[in-house]
Amino acid sequence: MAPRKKIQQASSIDVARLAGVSQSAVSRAFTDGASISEKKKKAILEAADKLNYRPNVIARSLVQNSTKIIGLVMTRFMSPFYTTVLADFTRHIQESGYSTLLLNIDNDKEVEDVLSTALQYQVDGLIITSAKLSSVMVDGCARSKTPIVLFNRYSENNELSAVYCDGYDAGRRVADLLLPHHDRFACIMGEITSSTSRDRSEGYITRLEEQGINNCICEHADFSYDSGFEAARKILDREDRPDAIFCVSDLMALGAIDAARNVFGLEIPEDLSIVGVDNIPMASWPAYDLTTAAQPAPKMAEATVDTLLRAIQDRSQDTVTLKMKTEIIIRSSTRG
Amino acid sequence: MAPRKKIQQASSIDVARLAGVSQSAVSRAFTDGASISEKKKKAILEAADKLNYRPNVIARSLVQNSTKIIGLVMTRFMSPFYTTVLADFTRHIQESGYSTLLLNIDNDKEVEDVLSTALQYQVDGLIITSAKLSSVMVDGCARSKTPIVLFNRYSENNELSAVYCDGYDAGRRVADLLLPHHDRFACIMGEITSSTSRDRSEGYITRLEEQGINNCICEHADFSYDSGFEAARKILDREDRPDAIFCVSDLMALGAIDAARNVFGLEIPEDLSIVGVDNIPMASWPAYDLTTAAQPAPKMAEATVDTLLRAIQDRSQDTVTLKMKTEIIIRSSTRG
DNA sequence: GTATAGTGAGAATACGTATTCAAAATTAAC
DNA sequence: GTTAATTTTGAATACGTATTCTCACTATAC
Repeated sequence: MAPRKKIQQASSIDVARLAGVSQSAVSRAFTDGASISEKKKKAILEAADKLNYRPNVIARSLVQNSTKIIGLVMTRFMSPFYTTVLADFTRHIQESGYSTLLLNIDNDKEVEDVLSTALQYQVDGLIITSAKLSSVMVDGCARSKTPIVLFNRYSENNELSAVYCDGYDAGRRVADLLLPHHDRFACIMGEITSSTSRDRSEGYITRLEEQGINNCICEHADFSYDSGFEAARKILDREDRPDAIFCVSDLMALGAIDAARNVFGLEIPEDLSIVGVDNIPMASWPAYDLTTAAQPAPKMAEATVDTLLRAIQDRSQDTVTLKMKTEIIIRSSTRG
Repeated sequence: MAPRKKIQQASSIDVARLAGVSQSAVSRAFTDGASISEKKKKAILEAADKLNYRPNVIARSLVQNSTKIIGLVMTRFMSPFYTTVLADFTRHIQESGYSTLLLNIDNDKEVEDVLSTALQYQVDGLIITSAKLSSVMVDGCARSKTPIVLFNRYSENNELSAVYCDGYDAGRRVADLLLPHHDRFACIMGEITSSTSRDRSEGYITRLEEQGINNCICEHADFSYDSGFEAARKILDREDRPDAIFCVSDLMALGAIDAARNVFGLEIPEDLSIVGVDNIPMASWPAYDLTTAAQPAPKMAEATVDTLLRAIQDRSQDTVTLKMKTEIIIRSSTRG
């Protein structure tokens, strides 16, 4: 059943009739820099006001072939890191005169669906955060000629522009931070399919191995607080309880801290050091005071939007890949 | 400078030409239940696939007078409560076959702007979360005939549909919870302009006064963790330090707990009881274990979207106001 | 076989705007 | 004053689709 027709809004033709001018004139009155006399413009704006007229952006999109809409595909909604990022995205997008079509996905399977609806809405560009794109989809995106920027993710062969952080390097530096003062190391990772998780943990483990540590205890979780809690519980229950845990996200690290304290009565950092990644707001709360590899979220978000807008302006642009560095912020969840 | 023209997507006419049929046929092939033979439909879908054709929803919107877009005006983005709500909103909206145009505002002044752009995009409906609408704007919304539902806010005379929680009642019940076991009461409120804050604190203070307590210490904050921390610091620094604080949001309550513990070395709840509102995920983390007046966020979000969709289907509907109850969840941040 | 009902398909139109083109009005130049 | 240059205007068209209306065709019934 189709929804009942909307009550008709006034159109430019209605305004034209009331002001005694042509429809073209009305259009020009609402176009900055168009050739129209002040006198006529004033009369038109008056008539428009009387009819509560607003230009129909949808109709405009059709003829201008540009919707001024940017599609934003987000997953892992509940993570504070992405909340921050989302706020930054929408702010930059709005300030640039665009609007945001928000597409929420729960798992990678849905990417295809939302991508399809985004394209049907003729978005001028797409930002995709940390979702896995099958090569078929990468291909489809390329064919659709809609500019795309990946956030916190990169495509295998750099077919798509991307802005992300060097997770491998972050992992290495966390290892270097922990190595001098700890003996037994553990790592709480994300889903096995997550490249972000893989990069960070590989850097960590590789560096440990370079220094002769080959028995790093690993657990998989799903980036949530609860999963971090559970993973830490498993790890700390072992005979060979580690004295340092690297969690590939802050949220899991907070869960790990709470598990250590409340299930095992451990002191942080005396009995156990914990490090996260992201630097979410809660990481600096005194209850946790978490050492973390901070991602420059605001800079990343801005760069993502900038890159996308540039690609929209000039479609001949090559793909660009921005790989940023994390900054280790040392707080009191680590000793040494 | 106008953005360069997009590379032309294939249109229904192109598909028609390739398949050797009329444009109408192509349209019908993509419309469920339209009158078209299986044979032709198959040929058309084949041709469409070859051209990577997707129906242009924008053009469709124009003729159908329905964009299938719902505008979502959000403020206070960083609050975990709204993150939860946002996720619920987008999920329900998508599941109902609509898309979400996300409009972010930092303060009430911007409402007018984003409302205007939302209307220009011909959204089928609008959800506005906890933003203040001037009466002029309420009027403008009514005139635009676009269905609107307020979330966590209500209009003075119920001119607009709204879904919210009974904050006054919540405040009263928090007072009743604290009264038997405490002597000196305080309250950390939000901005003075926030009706949510006002309702909750008024209920609390009124109930205290009914029981003969007239010296409740009040501080204003801005719903953020940091502002809750600061407000608590001020309150706890007084000679007549209170032994119970009601914070009108969980996030401020967490800040207050950290201030009490880390600045004043207080034990929670032995020296000080703290209560919040919302029941954000962090409230149940063992580091805080916060007693709180829980808002039924999922139910509220679902009701909001349902109410809006109903109004879109049938524009003759009266405005509906749903006032829900909070549920007091007692954890270990309160004694007694 | 004819008459009737039913189905499928195409031509034409509408949606609300921007834009091109040519005509008209104004201004500038002499 | 006349002519040239410039600005302003409106008519016509295009954007990509859904939909109405008409006509051709198919199936059914007798």
